[in-house]
Amino acid sequence: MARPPSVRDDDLSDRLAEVFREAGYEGASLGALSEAAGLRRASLYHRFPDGKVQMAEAVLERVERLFAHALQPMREDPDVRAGITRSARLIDGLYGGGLLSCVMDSMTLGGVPETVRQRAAEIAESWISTMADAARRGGRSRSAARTSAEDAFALVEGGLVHGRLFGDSGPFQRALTRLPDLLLG
Amino acid sequence: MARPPSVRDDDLSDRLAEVFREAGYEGASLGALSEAAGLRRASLYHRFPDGKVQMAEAVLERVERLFAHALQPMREDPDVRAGITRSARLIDGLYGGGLLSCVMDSMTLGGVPETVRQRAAEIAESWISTMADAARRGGRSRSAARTSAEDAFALVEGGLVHGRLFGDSGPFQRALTRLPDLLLG
DNA sequence: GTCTATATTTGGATAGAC
DNA sequence: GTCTATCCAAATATAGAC
Repeated sequence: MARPPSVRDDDLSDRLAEVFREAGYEGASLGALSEAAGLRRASLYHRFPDGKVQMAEAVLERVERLFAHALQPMREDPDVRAGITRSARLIDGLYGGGLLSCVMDSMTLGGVPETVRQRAAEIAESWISTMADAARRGGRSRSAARTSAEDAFALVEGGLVHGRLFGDSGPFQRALTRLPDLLLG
Repeated sequence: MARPPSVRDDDLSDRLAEVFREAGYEGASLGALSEAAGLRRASLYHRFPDGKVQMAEAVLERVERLFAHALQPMREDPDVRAGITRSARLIDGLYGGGLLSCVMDSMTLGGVPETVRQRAAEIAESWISTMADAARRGGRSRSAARTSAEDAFALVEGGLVHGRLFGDSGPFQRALTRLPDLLLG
């Protein structure tokens, strides 16, 4: 039995995520990742033999799980509107009230490995699909459900851009508050 | 009289802008900038003695001017709704129909020099203010004008994130089409 | 003003001891 | 599993010829 890791996998992913989120993929240097993780560079390579790409993928896997959990009410609550509202609160938590950048934004600029880009796009698509399904269950037409879900995604993501630029989460908060109406019409 | 530059200032800024927009500040390497400019690294340093930071600032100055021009109808047209519609078309052009990233997004991640961050924020603030002024002239209350302008900004920026993620400019296009209604209520 | 050549630093990645 | 030490490549920046 080998020595137990000094940082649990989920904790490690969370710490790395913070760096990738703030700095983007290319801006996230191994030095910064190492410092945030509380591990030396070589130790990071022990945990992630494929290096930075693998760290980014682990981060996105973690984000995917966190999102899946936050979206559970929207997916399962028989009261569609209540489910959307509950998920909105959880999403608010994921983004620190709207002052944290989104990895689907910061990790998808040019120069990012295709596997990483794709992973991020999958998470976004899953989020949008879930919102569209909820809108559909709420009685909207297939096409209206889809477009309103896409627009809601844009409003939330843009709200985060605004939050990063001005340190003001107003637009993000309004987007989440209005989420039920945006989706259900 | 020295030798005339092989690339005009505005052209040069445009070419550099393309790299910064796609790759972000940290991802924009001097090699990529040099290639896009059609100039050797050393020649770039002749034009921008302070290096990459100065290049980024020049790009943002250029973006500021382009935006000022695109927003002119919204600022000046006595028919407020018509002015918003005309500016929306010009903004559409600036973003290549919604498939180009926004420098206010890609150049404001962590690790970006403060002067650059600030410049980007100023452009965004100027854009939002202009939209708020138009909404105000269109008869909305001061606070409703401001929040609708912020929300419109978020919707457009988020539309660009969606465009980059999926190569689908739908949300961006809808945001611009709905811009008059978003601002005027 | 642009170029070739080079200096300097930083970043990603590996080897091997404990 | 984590560490120190090191390698190698890439990136920023400069010197000096044309």
